[in-house]
Amino acid sequence: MADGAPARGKTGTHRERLLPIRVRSPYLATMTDLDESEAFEGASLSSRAMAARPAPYLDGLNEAQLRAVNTLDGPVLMLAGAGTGKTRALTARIAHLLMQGKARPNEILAVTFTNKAAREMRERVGRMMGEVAEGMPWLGTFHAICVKLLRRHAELIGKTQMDPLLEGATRDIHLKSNFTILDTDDQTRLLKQLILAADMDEKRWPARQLSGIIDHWKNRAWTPDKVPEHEAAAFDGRGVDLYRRYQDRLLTLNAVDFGDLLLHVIRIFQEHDDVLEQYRRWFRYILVDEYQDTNVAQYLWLRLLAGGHRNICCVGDDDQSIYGWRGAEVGNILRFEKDFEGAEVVRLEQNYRSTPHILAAASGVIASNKGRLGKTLWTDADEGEKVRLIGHWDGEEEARWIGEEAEAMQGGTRGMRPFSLDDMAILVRAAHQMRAFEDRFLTIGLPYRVIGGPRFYERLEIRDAMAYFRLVVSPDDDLAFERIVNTPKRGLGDKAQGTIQRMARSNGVSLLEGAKLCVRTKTIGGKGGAALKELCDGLDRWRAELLDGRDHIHLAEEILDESGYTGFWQNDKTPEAPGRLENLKELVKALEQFENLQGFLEHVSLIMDNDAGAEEEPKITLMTLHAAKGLEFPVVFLPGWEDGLFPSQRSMDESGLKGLEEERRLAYVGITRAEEVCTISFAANRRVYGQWQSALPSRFIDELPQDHVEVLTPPGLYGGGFGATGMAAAQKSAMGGGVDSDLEDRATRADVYNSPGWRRLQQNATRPVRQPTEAKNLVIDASAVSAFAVGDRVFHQKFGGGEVMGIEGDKLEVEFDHAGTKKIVGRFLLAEAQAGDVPF
DNA sequence: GGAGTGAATGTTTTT
DNA sequence: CATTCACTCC
Repeated sequence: MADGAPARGKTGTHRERLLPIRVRSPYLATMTDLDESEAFEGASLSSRAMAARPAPYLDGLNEAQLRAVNTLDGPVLMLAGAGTGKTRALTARIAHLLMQGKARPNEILAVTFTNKAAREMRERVGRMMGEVAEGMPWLGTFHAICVKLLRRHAELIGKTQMDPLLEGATRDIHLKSNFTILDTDDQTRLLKQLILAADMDEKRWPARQLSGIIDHWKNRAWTPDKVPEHEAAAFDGRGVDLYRRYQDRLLTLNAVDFGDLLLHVIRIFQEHDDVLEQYRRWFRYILVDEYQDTNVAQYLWLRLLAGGHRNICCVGDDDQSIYGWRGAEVGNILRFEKDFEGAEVVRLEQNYRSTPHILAAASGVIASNKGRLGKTLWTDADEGEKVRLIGHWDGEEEARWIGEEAEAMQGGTRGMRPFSLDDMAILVRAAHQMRAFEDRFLTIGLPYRVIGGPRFYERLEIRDAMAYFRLVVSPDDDLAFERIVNTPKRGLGDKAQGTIQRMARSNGVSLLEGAKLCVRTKTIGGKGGAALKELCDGLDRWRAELLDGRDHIHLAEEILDESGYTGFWQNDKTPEAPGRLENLKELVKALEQFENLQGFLEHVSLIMDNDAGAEEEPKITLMTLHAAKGLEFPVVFLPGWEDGLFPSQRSMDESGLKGLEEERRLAYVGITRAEEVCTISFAANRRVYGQWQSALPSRFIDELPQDHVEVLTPPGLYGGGFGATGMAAAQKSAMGGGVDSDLEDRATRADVYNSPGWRRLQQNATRPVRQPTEAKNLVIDASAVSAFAVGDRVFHQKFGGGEVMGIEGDKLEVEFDHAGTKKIVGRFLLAEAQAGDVPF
């Protein structure tokens, strides 16, 4: 649509109507909604409105941001460095599009990668524009949007195949719009069946691996016939064959996996011009967040949709592309200007997050990467602390130091302002590095929270419960049936399940129907048969209630109780059981936000995040660098900067220079998370797989510009373990060697980690005398101390039940039933009775 | 079906 | 080292 669409005679009151009203009715897009006649009306309206009133959402934007917001038509690449206010610009852009009348809320396609990002954007648009955001049905993740599209056009996906029942006959199989979405777990189980059916050794050729390969292919938008020669040999030469069978199987099951959501839609667009045209016209403006993370399939999808008007605005930062290993193509963002000729490139370079020292350090590191689009971050902020660098003798000491530093920083130390634990984060390269910190924090009683780990909806108990719900909602969901027939244990082992399978197959019915037949014909008798009958009856009963429109929350509780699933966990004595029951309660609570079970399942299949409720007490955050992308903290600790660990050896082995560069971007992401204080550390020795290994400081440390770095002295060096030489060597090594001596060395940096300083440190090193780690900063919780006596049974969130063996100050020595003996601060323990009866 | 044994295997993770 | 998983044996 042209910029200067003629202003037709509508008055300002219409504008007020335009936005709020459309919003009210949650926009459930149907074909008839794709009607363009009204669009011009919108345009004329708001151009008038615009003229009448300046746009408050533009206030406070800097010049670059304004340009990104104002360039509405044509392709725009917003290169947004870390902390440069990209979300703000993106939100303002949406507001601008709406206010300018360029598009109605439902004509803007805004894509993100995660639900969290989508939610945040929706909230921010909402804050800016009132309720309009709710009227933006096409703001969501790639996958969520594709589900919507695919539900409408599912029937366009399908094929003609041999009829398995009628020899020589064929039949058409199509996807139906009520398809189920498989998650990785379902996917793997399915593949496992196929692998076994293909008579392959499931051990040598694990389903997980195949699932990875297929994923990889789908990321590249390779359907079975498009997998290139050189890749087709994968998985014992049968990868492609299995891939094809897998797709067939999915179709029969009326199911799709995550990759299919994208691929099917792409295929529909490619094969049905009319459909594509419709959407090209409908989505007048396209916005894409985190464009550097797009894979080939997502790229194709975007190109198809943007192909007409080319009103596409991609936002991203090539320096923060850290998901190459999962199919993201940095090339997409690097190539943007070629793909969309005449694209306006806007660089957001003013950083509102970090101090100059932190930015300089980050820039210094990332500068070593080749083929960047190039940005120079700058800030108005005060100088602040230099990036702090500290080397430790070993990983435990590193954890100890960070724990103590974090405690000290709460009260203000080294001339810095005090920080709350909530303001601090420890960002590690690999999840297993977190354990050293957890152990340490548990013993000193430093409250921490771990971000990441298995997501709520991926947990065993949640998936089981969901399978019950799925089966009640769609009785022919065979995968759900398989999951729960024998969960809780009903005495229906492999044999019984095989009988059900055969019964179902020979009658051409679902597994559940097959099971009913088995019960009716007494094919499965005895105890198992009785249990199976009970299950089938239960499912029928619940389904009847569902169709009666019974309150879904009660229904869910009933399902879980009557199926014996709740009881199963109540009887379970493992330490995880209470937590699992807790999770089930959470699950039922989550249902409240939905109108019915169906709606809930639809959402959950795509929404995998777990936003735990508000936290009571300040805690230091522990997470991986990957999980930290997009977040910021006043205080950031970056431990484990050792070659091999970070950059990870594996990354470099597998992807060479590309891998190294991605690791470097990860380092960049890590440093730029810090607002005020950034502390990088490394350890000379670390336990790796039980073996002590010594490592060299990360090569990234040598890339830090030394003017912006302050080297701290490791505590271990005080006590006299080192002589003066040792100290100097340690400092030198902390800088990665050769800081003050050979400048040439800095030029030929490939070698720095063989630095003489480091060598010397290693040779001279004797184990340093430890600083007494008495609880100088600990808050002693008297009530906790007095709450337990030797011999008491106690319960710990992580270690489960145990018995108190001894008490030292606020720490208790506890012999755990399953986790051995540990020293634990009293406040982390519950009397076992308290923890034991978590009612459902 | 469950406990117990032994061998294998140790990145990053969203949808 | 420590966790996971497949498998065996009651």
